[in-house]
Amino acid sequence: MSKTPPERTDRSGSTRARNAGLSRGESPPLRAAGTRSAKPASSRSERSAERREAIVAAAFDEFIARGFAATRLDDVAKRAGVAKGTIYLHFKDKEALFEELVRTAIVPLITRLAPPAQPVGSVREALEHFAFTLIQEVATTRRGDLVRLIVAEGPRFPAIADFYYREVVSRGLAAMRGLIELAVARGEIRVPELANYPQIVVAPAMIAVIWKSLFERHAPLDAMAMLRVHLDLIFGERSAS
Amino acid sequence: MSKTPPERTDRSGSTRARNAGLSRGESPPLRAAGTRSAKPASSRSERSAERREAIVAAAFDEFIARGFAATRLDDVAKRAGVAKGTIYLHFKDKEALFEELVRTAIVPLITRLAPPAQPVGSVREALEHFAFTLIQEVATTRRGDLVRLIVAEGPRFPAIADFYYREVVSRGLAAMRGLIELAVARGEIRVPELANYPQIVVAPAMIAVIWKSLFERHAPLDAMAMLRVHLDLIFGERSAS
DNA sequence: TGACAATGACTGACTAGTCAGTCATACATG
DNA sequence: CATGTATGACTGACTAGTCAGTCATTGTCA
Repeated sequence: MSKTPPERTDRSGSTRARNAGLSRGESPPLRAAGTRSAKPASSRSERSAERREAIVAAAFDEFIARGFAATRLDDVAKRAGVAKGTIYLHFKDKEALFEELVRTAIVPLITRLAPPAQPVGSVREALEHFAFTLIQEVATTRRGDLVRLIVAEGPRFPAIADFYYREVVSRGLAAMRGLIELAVARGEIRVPELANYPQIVVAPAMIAVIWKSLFERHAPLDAMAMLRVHLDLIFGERSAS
Repeated sequence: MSKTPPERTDRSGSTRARNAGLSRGESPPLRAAGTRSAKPASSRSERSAERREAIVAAAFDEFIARGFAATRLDDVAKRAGVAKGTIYLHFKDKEALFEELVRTAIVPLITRLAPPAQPVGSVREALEHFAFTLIQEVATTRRGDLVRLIVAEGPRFPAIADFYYREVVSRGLAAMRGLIELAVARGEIRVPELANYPQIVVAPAMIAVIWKSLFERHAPLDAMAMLRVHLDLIFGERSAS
């Protein structure tokens, strides 16, 4: 009812500008929900990029909290402070939003965690530092839930599992393998076969991440202490108090 | 807002014959659709129990494959060879089906994996046997996906996370701690702090389970070999070839 | 510079479809 | 037959995705 204004027709083509800048996927802050506000506001394209970011951030929260299928785009829109239609100006559909969200969110994960290829001190020190960073940056933050999200939705989104394997898992394991081999060569590690299964080194860290989101309230876990004990295992006894 | 979604239903009374045999979790049946047919058919209650089992088995497959939200009860019914209404004769709603399904499926997980409280041989042998069983019974089978399912849906179903923690995690860790303390007392393990973090011992096994469902096709993992190396780490060097 | 036109990002009501849960009916069995 | 069980068509709530229309911003010209 109502309206039915004067035709308008034409512009049927509706090119539907896809790209929209995007600039760096950085997606760092996870900005608060209702950021619509006044703001002198910069250029149109800048605002557009901001919106896009807000959508991704909101989607991150919603998908984390509910999983892919149970997330409503209405909620994402509300949280991002935009109309639902706006989402479709930036993303082809729900799935595209989800996949790009994961991609975007993984980037900082990689850059933050890149373990030092050739450590300054002992390998153990390097790994301890790495573990510390990981606890700080992943287990404690919302990024940890990203890992859980990938575990959860991976099988249903092969593209995401592929991407995650390629960008995070294989790289991380390769780097870890390098460190292990170095440590073996230096005599820091006495089980050379460990280099074949770098997963072993990372396993407790992963468990810590998962533990945090599932069981923290049942039994809090001192992840850093646990990782130290694990390093004791790997490097034999306690080398430094 | 408003929505008022699942509501949580407290599952008050509803005795709902818990057990229902279940026998082997094997979940082999997967009966063909139109199996209604003749069959001398046993007593009514027996048939009812059969139906219930078929529903649980079908639900298991569907929930594993799609997750809670994306699973359609129509599909579960079709797979179980019953009408949708029948599901509601056995379960209050989708959520109740899901929760009981997990409960039901976890039982064999516990019984199969209960590690020997006091091993006959060395603790290392006991753990190696345990690891072997775990690979055989979990990582390889559909039960592994159950673990993934719990990781995935746990945060949204606190009842399930609670149950899983209580019945599997805390018990398993306690048993593991006992073994570790024994090994420490016997001198098999030289890092006594390990008893504080039994998670470390299980972590690679968990990783193996997750790896199988996410990355097996990218990079197959010889779980047993990995666990052996990990045991080498724990027990120091390779004690037995 | 000021006024007007073009642009296209944004909106939100709407469509088409999905699916959990119900219930009148049909059926089996004791 | 009477009673309990199974069925599946149906309902009602809900949601992904669309699109005609709006309006702030940008561009153009006198």
